[in-house]
Amino acid sequence: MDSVSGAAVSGQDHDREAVTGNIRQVNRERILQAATTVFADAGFGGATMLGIANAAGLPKANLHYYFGTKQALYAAVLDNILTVWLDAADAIVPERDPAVALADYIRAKIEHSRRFPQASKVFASEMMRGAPLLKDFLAHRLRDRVDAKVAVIEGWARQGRIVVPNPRHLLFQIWAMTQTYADFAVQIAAVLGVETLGPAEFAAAGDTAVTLILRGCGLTPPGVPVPAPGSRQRVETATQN
Amino acid sequence: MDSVSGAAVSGQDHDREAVTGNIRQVNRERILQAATTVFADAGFGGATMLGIANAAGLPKANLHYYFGTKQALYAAVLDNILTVWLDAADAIVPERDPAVALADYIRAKIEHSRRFPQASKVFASEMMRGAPLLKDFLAHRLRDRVDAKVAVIEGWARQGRIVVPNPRHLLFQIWAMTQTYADFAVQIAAVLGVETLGPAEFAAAGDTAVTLILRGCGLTPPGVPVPAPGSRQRVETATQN
DNA sequence: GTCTATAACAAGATAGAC
DNA sequence: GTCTATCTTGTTATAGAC
Repeated sequence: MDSVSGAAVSGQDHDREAVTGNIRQVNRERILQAATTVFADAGFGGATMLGIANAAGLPKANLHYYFGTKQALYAAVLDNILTVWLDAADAIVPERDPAVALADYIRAKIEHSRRFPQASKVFASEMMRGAPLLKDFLAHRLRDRVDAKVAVIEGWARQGRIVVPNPRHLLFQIWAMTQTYADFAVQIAAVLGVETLGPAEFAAAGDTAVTLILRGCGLTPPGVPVPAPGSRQRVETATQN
Repeated sequence: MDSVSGAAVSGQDHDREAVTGNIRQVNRERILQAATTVFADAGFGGATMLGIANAAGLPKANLHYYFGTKQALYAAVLDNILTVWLDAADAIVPERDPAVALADYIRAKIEHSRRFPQASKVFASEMMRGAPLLKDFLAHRLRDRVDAKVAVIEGWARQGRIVVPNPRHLLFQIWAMTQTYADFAVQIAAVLGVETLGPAEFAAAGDTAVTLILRGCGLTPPGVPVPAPGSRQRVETATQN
């Protein structure tokens, strides 16, 4: 059982009863989608089944028919999210060039924040609650994965290909730098004076994060040589945002 | 009127009626303290007046007597938090050395996450809701302050004392890197395999953030020279966390 | 499988005794 | 100023007609 708190998430056995199974899956998907948005904006406690039902365009009772309880629905939403959460780190493997690997990882995480901001918010919200439903995921599945990636980074360091004060905190801080563009989008948009964050803002965010982290690890960002401090130098990018 | 959504926050007129005024202030403070914790853990929607009352050790009706509505209490909590939020950036002034200024700023933000994690969580929670009560603060007070600090950083850049891709995003990412140790403390503790984040973890966090950002801005962290990539080099710090 | 109607309970808010 | 008792509303969850 790989799912959060034992909630059934399957979607496996839909061969016989194709029509019914399809309706099931379509409705489940609609509900999960709506629930993700509502939980993202209101948190677990602030979300209501009625609100989710309205967002999904279905009567409230259907949610209970498909998911039983509010908590089970929430667990299903979390489960949906976790898979994606881990996958971006695939970029970090020993045989790749550290600069390329880290840049790819950061850009993938930023892209994830751009495409699925709700997922990021639900995850963040669960962390701030104390992660009652994810304690296990964090302490085992995520922890093991981090250990593996830390081993890769330490390997690079031993070979003198990277210099990093603390690989684990490097990862924590990359997560933070990238997820902030989903979780704190309102704040960033307001400070930048734009209505919502668009491609330009995400590009600037990615460039900045990649540059900071690569230089921070003693690597040279592609096309951005590090000048000796003291040499005359303007702010680098053309965009104001 | 500088407060959020017009909620009275004062605490000014407590000279006559010293005793009564003192009780008022003490009780208000107890309630605000308890409310901060509960809002931090449950968000606005998930928090209940009864929960806050229990945490404060007072009957529920007293909260309404002092603050009127749940929203007004929430607004008062936010107001409390904002002042502190802005102050750390005092470190960033033109006449200081960029490396020292940024290092101080980062360490102050990390220290804030360590000492007031609840405040950080309430703020984060409000951002994820879409910041209905802080839209104005973000678009004006915070934005102006960011513009001022960006001007300082651009000044440094013009003098060739720092090299930064995008000063605004630099600030966003410093916020993220530092606040993550409050908002995502559960996650980080779980991955590190510790019960809660202690002084050792916060020290490692600060060292990593300062090193990454200073190097990222073409500056040399104190006592941590940047070796040429390619030279043999081990992971720098002694601690595993 | 779907959805209306309703039961059971928790929440915000207040009246009024102390 | 304080707090018990209560009003009212909104919420989760389910029973039972379709």
